Amino acid sequence: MNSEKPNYFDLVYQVVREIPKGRVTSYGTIAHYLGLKSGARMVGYAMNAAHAMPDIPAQRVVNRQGLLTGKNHFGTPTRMQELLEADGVKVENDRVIDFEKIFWDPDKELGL
DNA sequence: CTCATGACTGCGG
DNA sequence: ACCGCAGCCATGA
Repeated sequence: MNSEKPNYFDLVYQVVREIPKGRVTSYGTIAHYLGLKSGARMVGYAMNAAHAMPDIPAQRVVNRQGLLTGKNHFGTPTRMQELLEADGVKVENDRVIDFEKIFWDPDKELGL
């Protein structure tokens, strides 16, 4: 009856929701944490579906370089940056400032 | 069922 | 350092 979606997406959502305010992480990191070493694309794909989900701070999920690659999926190409700045994350030229400093690693923070 | 694309990453030349 | 290709899995036509 209901179109069941892969639990995989739920796992991604759950991790993203655990990202503290003012922090960011990368697709590959989440993928690796879930056991998908190279499933970074799937994480991004899950984020695309995340639009239908509430409380999914997808803006905190950026690529390996800290670039707001998915900004184009927030309706406006400036929405993602504004959301990050609202979290206290400084962004410039579509890139997260001090990305390495505010980087959040689930395997390191949660797996402590 | 097959083909093509995608919010990515890593390796090789 | 720069460019191009392959790998990963799911969704859509």
